[in-house]
Amino acid sequence: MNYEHKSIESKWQKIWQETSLADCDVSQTRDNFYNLCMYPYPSGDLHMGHIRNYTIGDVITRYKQKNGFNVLSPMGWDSFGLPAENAAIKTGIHPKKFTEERISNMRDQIQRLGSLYDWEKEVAAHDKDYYKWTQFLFIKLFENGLAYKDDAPVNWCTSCKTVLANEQVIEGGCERCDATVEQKNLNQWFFKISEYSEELLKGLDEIGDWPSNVKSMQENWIGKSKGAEFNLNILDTDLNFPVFTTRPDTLFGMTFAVLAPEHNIINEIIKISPSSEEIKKYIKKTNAKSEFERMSITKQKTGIDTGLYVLNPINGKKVSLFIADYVLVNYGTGAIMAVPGHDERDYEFAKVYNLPILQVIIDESHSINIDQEPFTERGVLINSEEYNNLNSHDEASDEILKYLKEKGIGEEKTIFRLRDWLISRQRYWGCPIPVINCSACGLVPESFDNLPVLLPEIDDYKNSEDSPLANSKEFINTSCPKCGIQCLRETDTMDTFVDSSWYFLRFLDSKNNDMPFNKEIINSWLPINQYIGGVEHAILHLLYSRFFIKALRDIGMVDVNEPFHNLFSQGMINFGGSKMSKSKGNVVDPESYFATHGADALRLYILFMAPPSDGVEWNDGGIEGTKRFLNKIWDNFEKMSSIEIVKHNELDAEIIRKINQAIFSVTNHLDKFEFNTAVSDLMKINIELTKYLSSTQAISKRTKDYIVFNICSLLYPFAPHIASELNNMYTSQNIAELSWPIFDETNLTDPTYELVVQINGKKRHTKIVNTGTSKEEAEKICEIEFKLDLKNYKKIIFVQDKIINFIG
RNA sequence: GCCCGGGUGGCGGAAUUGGUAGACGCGACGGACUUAAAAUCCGUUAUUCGAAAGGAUGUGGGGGUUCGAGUCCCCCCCCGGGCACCA
Repeated sequence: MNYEHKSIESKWQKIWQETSLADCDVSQTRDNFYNLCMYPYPSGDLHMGHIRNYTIGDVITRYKQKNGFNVLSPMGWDSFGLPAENAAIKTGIHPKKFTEERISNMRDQIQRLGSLYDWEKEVAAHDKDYYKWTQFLFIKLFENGLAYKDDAPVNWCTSCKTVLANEQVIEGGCERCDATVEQKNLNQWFFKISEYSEELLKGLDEIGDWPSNVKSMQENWIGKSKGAEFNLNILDTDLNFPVFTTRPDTLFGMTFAVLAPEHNIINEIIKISPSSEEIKKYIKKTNAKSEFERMSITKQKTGIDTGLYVLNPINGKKVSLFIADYVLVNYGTGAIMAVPGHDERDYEFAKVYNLPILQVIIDESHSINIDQEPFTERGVLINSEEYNNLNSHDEASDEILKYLKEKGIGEEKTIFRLRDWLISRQRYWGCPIPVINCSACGLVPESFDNLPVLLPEIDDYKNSEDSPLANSKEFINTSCPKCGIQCLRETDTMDTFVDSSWYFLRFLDSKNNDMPFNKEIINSWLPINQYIGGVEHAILHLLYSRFFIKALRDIGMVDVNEPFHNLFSQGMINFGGSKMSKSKGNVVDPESYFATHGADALRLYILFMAPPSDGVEWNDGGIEGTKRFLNKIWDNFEKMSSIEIVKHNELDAEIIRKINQAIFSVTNHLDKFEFNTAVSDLMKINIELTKYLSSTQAISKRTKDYIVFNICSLLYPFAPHIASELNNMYTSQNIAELSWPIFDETNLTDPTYELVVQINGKKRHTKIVNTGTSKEEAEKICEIEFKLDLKNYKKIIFVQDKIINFIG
C-alpha cells in the first residue's frame, strides 16, 4: 500500500519548524558542530545537484544532532551575479526584483526537501545589510595593503564586456559565455592572494579531511617551482635582466636567451638594437593575437632576433638574445635562458630559427643523443667542464647554484604560478567598490559611516567600455572623505567570489549592525567542521575563502588559519550523458518528485544511487525502488501494530541481533560518508523484519520497542518524515529528540556461518557450522561430511570463522 | 605532455586486515492475484558445458608474490576530471 507521503511530510516539516529543531544558539560554546552546505546561486529552481548537496548536508545535521552536538546549519544566497543582470537587459525587470522572486521560490523548494536550516541566520549577498560588510572588509584589506589598484594586462570578455579573473578563462574563452577573451591593459583592483602562496600550499597538509583531488587541484593551481634566478648582461651595455630556471644544471647548454614581448627592458633594447623596426613589428603582431592563439601549443613558435648578445655567466660564452611570445611575461621573470638540448619548447624554437643545440646531459649508458628530440630525463652532465659526471637535476643544480651564489650572480628562488586575484568587474549587479578617486588625496576609501555605498537605480544596465554605474551621475559624484573636494567614485563592482569568501562568517552573527561579525563567536566556531559542495568549486571559491581567512587573521579580525576543516565534494548528476542544463533541455525537475514520490523517496534515492563523491547518471526507474522500500517498511510497521503481544518469543533473539548489526553497519557507513551502503543496510534490515513478521504471530513488548526505536532512528537522518511518523505509530515521543542508537558489541556475530572448504585454493564445498568451530573440529567435519582423507594433504590452512584450505 | 581519480553482471553499484566475487536496488524473465491492466506478492537472473548432480571460466589486458588476489607488486590499454608554451 502507498503511504500518504504528502500529508506526512508537510506535517513533520511544520512540527520541526514549531519546535525550532534547526535553530542553533551560537553563544553556546560546547559541542558545537558547524555543518555547511555551499550557499546556492538563486538560479530559479532547485536542480538535482542542489538536492544531492542538501540531502547529504541534512543527513549530517540530523546525525550529529542525535549524537548530542549543537549543530549550526545555515542557508543563504549567492545572489549577485551576471544572470540577473543579463535578464534585466533583456526584460527590463530590475535585478533585485528578479533575484528576490527566485530566492523565494527556491527557499520554498528547499523547505519541501525537509532539510533542517536555521533560517533565522539567512543571508543574501545582494542585501545591503550584507554588502555593506563586504565593502567594510574590502576597505580593511585596502588599509592593510592587501587590496591595490594597478595597470595590468587583463582578460577582457568581448561579449560580457567585463574583465575576468584568470580562473574564469577556460581555453581562451569566457567561462560563462564562451566568447573570445582578449588581452587588455586596464587599471584594476587586485587582492594580494599571491602573498599567501606558500601558506595556502602548506595549509593543505595541515587541513582536515579533504578529497585528494581537490588538494591536488589547488596544489597545481598554486604551482610552486623551486629553482634559480640570475642576471644576464646584454653585451656592451649596462642592461641586465633576471632569468628564472628550474634547471640550473643545464646552464652550460644555454645557446640563446629569450624575452617575453611585453618585457620592460624591450623599450631600451629598441633604442640600441640593429633590428628595432622588426622588433616593433613583431610586438605589434603579438599584441593582435588573442590569449588563446598565443597559448596554443600546436602553432609554430615565432620570435625575433634582437641582434644583441648576452653572456652565459658560467662560461662567458656569447649567445643571441631573442624576443618570442612563447615566453610569458607574468610567469617567473618574463625572461629565460634557453637550453634547447634539454627543453622541449626551446628545442622547437631552436629548430625553427636554426640555433645551436648543445647536449650537456646524457643518460647513464651514454646512448642518448639529441638529434631528434631534447633529452629531459635524468642523467649525468657532459660538456660542463668541472661539473661533468655529476647527476643531473638535483646534484648538479646544487653545485652550479653554489657557484652562482659565490660569484654573486644569482640565488635560489621559489616562484608560484598563482597570481593576484583581479576582483574588478565592469558590471552592475555586484557589490560596489567603496573607493573614491580624489585628485588631491588619491584613492580614498569611503568612510565607514557612509557604508554601504548603495547600488544606484539606473535605466540602462548595458555596459560599453565603462561600467554601467558610470552612467549614474548621482552615484559617481561625491566628495572626498578626507579633504572634502568634489571627486568621482569607483564605478566597478566586485567579483561575486568576494561575497562568497566570507558568507560563512556572517551566518554566525548575521544581525550584527556594528561589525561584519563578532570575533569571539568566529573563534569558537571556526574552522567549519564539515563543508559540503560541488567539486566545481574545488579551486576558485575554496582558495579565495582560504585566502580571506588568512588575510582577516593578519588584520586581526579572526584567530583562525583555515576556514574549512573537513570538506566533502559531491559528484555531479548527469542526465542523457551530459550535465543537466536548461539550454540542453535535459533537466530533471526535483519538484515533480515531491508530488509523485515524496521528499523521503527522493532523498533516499539520491543517496542510494552511487557513492556521493562519484558523478552519476540520473535513472528515472531508480526512485521507484526507494519508494517501494518505504511502502514496504510502512506495511511492516502497520502489520506489527496489530500483532499479539506475548511475554517471550524464541524468534526475537535473531531479529534483535540483526538490528544490532544494522546499527553497527549504518553508523560506520555514516561516519565515512558511505550513504549508498547505509541505505542498502536499511533495506536489508527491512527484509529481515519482513521475514520475522511473516514467521511469527506474536511478539514481546520489549522486542517491539527495540525494533521501533532502532529502525526509526536509523532511518531518520535519511528519510526523516516517514521515520518520525512510523515512530509515532507506537509512541508519542519525537524521534528527532532521541539519541542515536548504541550497538551491543557482544551481539554482532551470528551463531553459525558457512564454512568454505577449499582444496588447493579452490572452493569445493560449503557447510554451515557453529561460529567458533576450531581447526580440529573443522577438519573432522570435512573428514566425515566430504570424505576427505587428511593424510593426503601436506598442509591445512584454517582461517577462524571463514575457510579451511587443504593443500596436497 | 604533466597531476589526480577510476575500469566488477543488461544497468547503478557491494565486498574490515588478501579468505565464498556480484550484497542492496533497477531492469528482464516466469508464476500467483485480477474479467483485464496497474499495483502487490513469490521465484529465476555473471558466462558457459550439463537432463541433473556437478564442472569450467570470470572483477580492462599481460606477468608476478601467495595455500589463496577485485584487493598487494611490475608492465600495458582504456575512461573521467584538473592543469597546460609555467622555463
